[in-house]
Amino acid sequence: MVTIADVAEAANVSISTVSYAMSGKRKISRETQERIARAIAELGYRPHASARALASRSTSIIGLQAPLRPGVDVHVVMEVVTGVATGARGHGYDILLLTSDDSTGLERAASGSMVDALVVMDVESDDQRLGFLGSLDRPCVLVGLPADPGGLACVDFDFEAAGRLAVEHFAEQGHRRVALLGSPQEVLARHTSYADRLTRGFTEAAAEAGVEVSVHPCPSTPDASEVVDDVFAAHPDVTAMLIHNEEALPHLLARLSERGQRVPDEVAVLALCPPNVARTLRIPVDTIDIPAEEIGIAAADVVWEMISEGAPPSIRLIPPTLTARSAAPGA
Amino acid sequence: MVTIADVAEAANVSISTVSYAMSGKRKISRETQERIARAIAELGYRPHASARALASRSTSIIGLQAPLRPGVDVHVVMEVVTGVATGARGHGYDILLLTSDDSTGLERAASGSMVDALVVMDVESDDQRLGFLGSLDRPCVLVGLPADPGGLACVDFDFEAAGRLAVEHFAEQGHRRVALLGSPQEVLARHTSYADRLTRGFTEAAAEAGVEVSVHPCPSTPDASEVVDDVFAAHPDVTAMLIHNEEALPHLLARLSERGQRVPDEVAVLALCPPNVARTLRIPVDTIDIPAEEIGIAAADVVWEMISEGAPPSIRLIPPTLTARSAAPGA
DNA sequence: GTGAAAGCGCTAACAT
DNA sequence: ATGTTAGCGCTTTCAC
Repeated sequence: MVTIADVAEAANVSISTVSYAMSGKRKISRETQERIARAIAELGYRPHASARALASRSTSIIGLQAPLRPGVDVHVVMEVVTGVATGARGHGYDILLLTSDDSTGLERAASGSMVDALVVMDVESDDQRLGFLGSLDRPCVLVGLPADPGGLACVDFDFEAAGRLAVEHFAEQGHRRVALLGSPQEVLARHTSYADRLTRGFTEAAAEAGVEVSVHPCPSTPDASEVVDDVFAAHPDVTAMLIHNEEALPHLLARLSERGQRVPDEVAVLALCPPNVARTLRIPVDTIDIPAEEIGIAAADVVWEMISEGAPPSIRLIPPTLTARSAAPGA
Repeated sequence: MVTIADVAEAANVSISTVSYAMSGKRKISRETQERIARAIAELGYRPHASARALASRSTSIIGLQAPLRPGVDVHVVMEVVTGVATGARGHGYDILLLTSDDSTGLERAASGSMVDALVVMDVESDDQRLGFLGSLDRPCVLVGLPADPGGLACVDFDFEAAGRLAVEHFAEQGHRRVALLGSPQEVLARHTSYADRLTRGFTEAAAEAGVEVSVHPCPSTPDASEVVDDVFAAHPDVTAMLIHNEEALPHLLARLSERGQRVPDEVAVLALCPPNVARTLRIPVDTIDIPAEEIGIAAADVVWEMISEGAPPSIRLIPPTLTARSAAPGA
């Protein structure tokens, strides 16, 4: 294995000069700089990550907890993960992936000094991990927004605003009764942060706009079709729906079509999903895009600011925007 | 920060005794063992991962390259990743996630001694990374099977056998012309290992069984529907299809239904996908399951064998099995 | 059954 | 502008 000492010898300089030449923390003459660069290239030298981490007390690794819990949107998770990895790389960081959904992995990574910071996904409104995370000395960013962030940094799409936006959009179009077909029961049951916030924005905006609403969990299976029937059985006057369930989406649209309810003329539909997912639908539907990768990148950016500038924990919510995709305008 | 020296002091033993007590590489008296355990618990000691790695020359981290390339099945990728992480954890390893699709991340991780081994996904038949991977001193496992593995370990589902199984199954049922509706063009164009192998097994078995076949790339969008029309335009006598494209699957089935071709009575369908995905279909379809998580676990197992026992690079292909899900049997 | 001490390869004072 | 050196926190020879 080639060490920094080998490079120093080959370049006829001291070890520290090589170190400083690499970090740029000291001014090195043009000439020595080049001799060192040549030595590094010729020897194929790679600094030993652990040695560097031990001496510098920083690993250039960010821990990312991305548990694949039942009912989550795989596309969204995957894109957020990709975003975090991409963003982190842009700042010179790598990702240690933690897939268990408890605190053990976080504990191992943080307390074992494996990572410089943590990014935590699938946050619940009253998340069990918050206490532990708050007690850490390392920066920590939640992808989500718990009821009480307790001084932790939070990054997410603004699901509450998205709920409001949908209702206001429908209200403007003259709809008087709107339904939210959302996440699977299991996701709602554990009070996943995004689901809670979407529901809140949706119902609050409805109260303000004088629009009648109902909220319906949707399984991510063909059984979702039945929810459509349930909606109209309970509220025959529903004329618009906000759908937030990537996997159920095609089944819901198919069921509407089977019932002879044309989208968007008879039933206005707004899908809350990543643009990629919207493009895989047979029927073009207006959407509120979930910018999943952007969320991940933003999380990495916040981590970076906290690490490099000691920035205080901030809360960053990406505002929703509506994208028209359907042919005809709603009723 | 609590160090091993603190523990040693608290337990009234030497540093090395603490180290040996933790690793179990030396016999420690019952009494000292307990004193040390108590000190560790009381102080909340966590060994410093980098210090340990530097001294032991092993990080207990496995690098996992999981690029999210266009056209790949997100569910499958995610499940394999979960499997690798789960399997690795079972052996005391964590995962460093690399999402770029070139060799730079692999290089950084391996040459920088960040990882003890590598697992590489999305392997192509003539993969560019093979040369570099073969030159490494660390164990490396491919998830996939290139044309020439060149001494590297390979783990995957046996897509070739799956192609054969499908054809033989259809032939047994009396079908004389079968179509393979597969991965998107982009996946085939880069000769992704699994797509190549599936096609080979499919066409070879067909030649042997005297069954006529055709192979059709499928976009992962609603446009996939057109492929169904193309298939029957080119070969009106097609009575069975093997579908290997998770995202296209619903659109293909829907198009068949629109054309009035009943599944499985008029057109026998075999879907090649994870069981989870099959369960999200509106029409139950017979499947050949892709045991995605199992593949990941197997990859982690092979890595473990190579690391711990110095096992030679092996090739492990998980055989396909057919699962009946549709109501009626085929023609 | 236990200690002492020499590294592991690097960073960052403290030198000049 | 460059060199010397004391650690970083652990593992693992030696030594008893």
